[in-house]
Amino acid sequence: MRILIVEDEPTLGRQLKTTLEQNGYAVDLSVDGEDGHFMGSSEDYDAVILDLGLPEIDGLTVLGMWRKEGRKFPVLVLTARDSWSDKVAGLDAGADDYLAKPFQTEELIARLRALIRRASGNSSSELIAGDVRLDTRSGRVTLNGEPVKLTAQEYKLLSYLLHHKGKVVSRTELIEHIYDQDFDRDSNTIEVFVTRIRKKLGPDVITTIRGLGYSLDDPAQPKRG
Amino acid sequence: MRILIVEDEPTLGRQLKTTLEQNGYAVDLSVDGEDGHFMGSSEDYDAVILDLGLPEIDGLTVLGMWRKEGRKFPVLVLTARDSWSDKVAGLDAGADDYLAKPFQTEELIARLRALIRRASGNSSSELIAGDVRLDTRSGRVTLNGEPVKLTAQEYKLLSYLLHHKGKVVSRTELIEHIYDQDFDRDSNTIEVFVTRIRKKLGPDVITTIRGLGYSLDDPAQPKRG
DNA sequence: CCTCGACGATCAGGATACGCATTCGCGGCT
DNA sequence: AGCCGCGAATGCGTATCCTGATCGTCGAGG
Repeated sequence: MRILIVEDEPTLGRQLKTTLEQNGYAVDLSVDGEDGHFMGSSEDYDAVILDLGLPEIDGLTVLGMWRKEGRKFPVLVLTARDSWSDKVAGLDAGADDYLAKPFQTEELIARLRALIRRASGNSSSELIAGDVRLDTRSGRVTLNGEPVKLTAQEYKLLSYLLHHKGKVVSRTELIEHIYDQDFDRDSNTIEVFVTRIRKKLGPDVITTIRGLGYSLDDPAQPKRG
Repeated sequence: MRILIVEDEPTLGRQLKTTLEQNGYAVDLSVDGEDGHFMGSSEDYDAVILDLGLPEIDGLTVLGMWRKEGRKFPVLVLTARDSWSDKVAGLDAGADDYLAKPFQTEELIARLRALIRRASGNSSSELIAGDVRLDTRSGRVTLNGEPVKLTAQEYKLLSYLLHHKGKVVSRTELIEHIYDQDFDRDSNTIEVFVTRIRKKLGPDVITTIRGLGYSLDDPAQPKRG
């Protein structure tokens, strides 16, 4: 899952980035409205954390522009504390959730998780496909109830596929969502990790669609839609 | 476990802080309502001790603001004398327990412990995982019934993990809950203490989740959810 | 049915980051 | 003064990651 943080205060921004990365997200950080808007428009994020109190362009404006451009990623808005009007305005402008500064990092993580979950249409914190279960809260994966040890990258890849169950996901899309901005696109890491996941969870979990990418289907309600 | 004390009277505040620290808590002290409210909103506490008789902003107001903001930590309210009305008002405003001044520090400790225990969903004062037992009342730890001597920090770390059994706890989270406000986040103390605990309790008590943190699982009811 | 090209899977190597153990100096407590 | 726990620094071992090369497979066209 790839996140964009638009936050002008460098200290807070860095800290957030670090925290999120420790929680398994790929994070890009932008320090002003213009750059933030550009990045949100050009890259594909799974969620955006947006500070409203930005210099130059206001956060609300940026949010409005994104929505006008048709960007659909969920946006979590940060506002200075107690500014009730900002909250209303933010939600009006298309924010999906709202958090007042100061906030607790754990709460931010929780809300972010909820946001991404909602965006992918899941209601539980457990993602399930066939015999495979992934709990986003505890970061655990089980196969037929047996715990399976996945490495960080394997987990990210599997998690992304599960969030887009049934959809064909291209290699490029995977790279863009698992790694942050600067990463060599001509690399076969994705294939390598797919192989590894298949070794651990069985060969049928991930289906290859030749020339297009990969797909993860739920045999519970499979062919014949 | 990290505690916030909001108490305007400096002598009592300091004394409480010292006492609690001697009992193994990481303690932040705030001397007025505004600052106290800010700290409770921005940091992650496991419990808060709140004096109602504050200058500037009233304790009840602070409590109300926290609850409105969605802060969930348990709050132990201190009131002057036996003012019944204050008690009622406090509980109404979202306090979890109540203690009239003057009080015995021992009683305060006991109630605090109960509060934290309840908040983490445990009903007993004993935390158990596998062969390890930790009694929060006596501060004793046993391995297969044999008493084990842990140092203060080792105890805090183990206790926090036990309170969050089954969840993956990041290094950051551990630092935030074991130490008080100002502490170097880039430090390897957590790893050091994990090592030391493993030496005393066996290598399998604490599981490492590479890249994410640590986790403590209960082998008593593991496989087959 | 066979061949060939393109794409994907797999393997092995080296680089790296991460966690672990150990050491050491500081400071508080006895 | 001596002991002990704490936390910083250091070096080591290894899981994990990425790269590049090779092998396998699918599918189209002859």
